[in-house]
Amino acid sequence: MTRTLSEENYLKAIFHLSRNSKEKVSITTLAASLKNTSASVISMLRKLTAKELVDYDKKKGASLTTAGEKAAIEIVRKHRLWEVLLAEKLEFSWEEIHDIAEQLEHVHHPELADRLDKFLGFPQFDPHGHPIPDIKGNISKVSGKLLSDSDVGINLEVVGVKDSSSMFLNYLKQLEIKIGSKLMVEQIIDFDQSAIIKINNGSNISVSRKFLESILITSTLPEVNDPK
Amino acid sequence: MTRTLSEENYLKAIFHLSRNSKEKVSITTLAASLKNTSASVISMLRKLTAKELVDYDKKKGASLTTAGEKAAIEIVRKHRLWEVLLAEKLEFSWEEIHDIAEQLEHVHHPELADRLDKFLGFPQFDPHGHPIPDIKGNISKVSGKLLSDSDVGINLEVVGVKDSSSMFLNYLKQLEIKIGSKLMVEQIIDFDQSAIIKINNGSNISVSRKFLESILITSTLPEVNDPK
DNA sequence: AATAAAAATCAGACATGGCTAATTTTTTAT
DNA sequence: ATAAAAAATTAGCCATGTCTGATTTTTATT
Repeated sequence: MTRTLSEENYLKAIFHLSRNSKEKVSITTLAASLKNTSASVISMLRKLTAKELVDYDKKKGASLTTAGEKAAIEIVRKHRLWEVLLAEKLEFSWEEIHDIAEQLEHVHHPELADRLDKFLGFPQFDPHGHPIPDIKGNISKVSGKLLSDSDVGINLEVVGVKDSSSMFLNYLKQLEIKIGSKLMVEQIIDFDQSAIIKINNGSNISVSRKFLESILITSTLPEVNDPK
Repeated sequence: MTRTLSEENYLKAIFHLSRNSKEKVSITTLAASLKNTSASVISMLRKLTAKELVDYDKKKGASLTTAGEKAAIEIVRKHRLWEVLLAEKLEFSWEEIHDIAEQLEHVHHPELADRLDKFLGFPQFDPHGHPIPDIKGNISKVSGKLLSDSDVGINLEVVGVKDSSSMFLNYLKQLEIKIGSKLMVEQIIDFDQSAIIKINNGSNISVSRKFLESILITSTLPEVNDPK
């Protein structure tokens, strides 16, 4: 029943990938995500299938069984709870916490996540704006939508990121964008789908399509000012 | 430069074993401590020697190089700091923390130990009474001595344990002995070196030599009552 | 339908870190 | 000094999880 580090990383990858695309995950996609070869992915999927954590169909790809999804959610729960501890208690910054949590998420103990959860005051979201699965594995809907789906000229507020890599987070830091920052899409460039956005009601910068797809926002309805 | 889980466990074992006996550590001793075979130990010592973390001399046994000791102390520091967090913040009990800390101690990040240390208020000892190496690797002397070295009839106070196994700690829990408990050796049985001890000024129980060698105490000088 | 490109799979290899079963020291006791 | 016991070492094997280099299967394109 015990899961190895590798097994856990595969479960997590399948979980995230099938969550994004809502579909079964192909070998190639998994291989790219885990930075392994297709051959390695296939042999691990066999192992996970034997353990009944994964269903695999050559045509349709891989998906998690109920047991596999439960395991994956536990890992994600630990990851995000540890991120909260690292950020709030140990004062690590946005860019640092992900890699440490990648290690901490694999620490096994039946009560660890729940104790952490309680100590942290049952946080709903991690420092990147991702929902923390509760003790039963329920995951609240992400409140925001992608910046790439926003219209021009609307007041927006950053509620999370889709990419937690330190590469991306360092870029955000440089741009002085964090959770709560105000954004507005000024213009979309048809040529390459890049955009010009205004940051914190200050400077305008040009960002790529990839950037737009990596930020979660909510539109801040202009204060209900005097609706008459 | 990165160390594997196994390497770290060997370094830690050598550190603890050579600290206890003050001597180089034999293959057999290491094998017993790690629950591996001698053959496995030899091959790992070769690897660690190549990495210049261990000195090994067939006649005298294994010892840590300066670099090896530094690495070992970092691991011990992390282990003990995590134990404090687990006990004090997450409310885990004496018996539970050791095994979780065995996993946490291998989480790598250059600043993690120091952030933990600060968050926990720079604790001097872990919940088992073991000194926590400071940021420079200095380890304060254990304040107590072994219960097995105590004379009969002296008021004693438990300051720590030498054995952090859950087996031993559960036994202590059953006996209602913890750090701060009052003890007195009532009688030593010459036959097998076992002893009768009084616990918390209450009941007398019989304990083995092994037990006596697993508890650290200080003698609580009878209150300086009216020295006249 | 035929073919090229993409994806999946297979076969075989490798590094790690364990193991067992000899075999060779080394130590200890007679 | 020698035999027995203990410790160290060697040789070879195994499982895990990865890889490379074919090869086969699927999917897309014309």
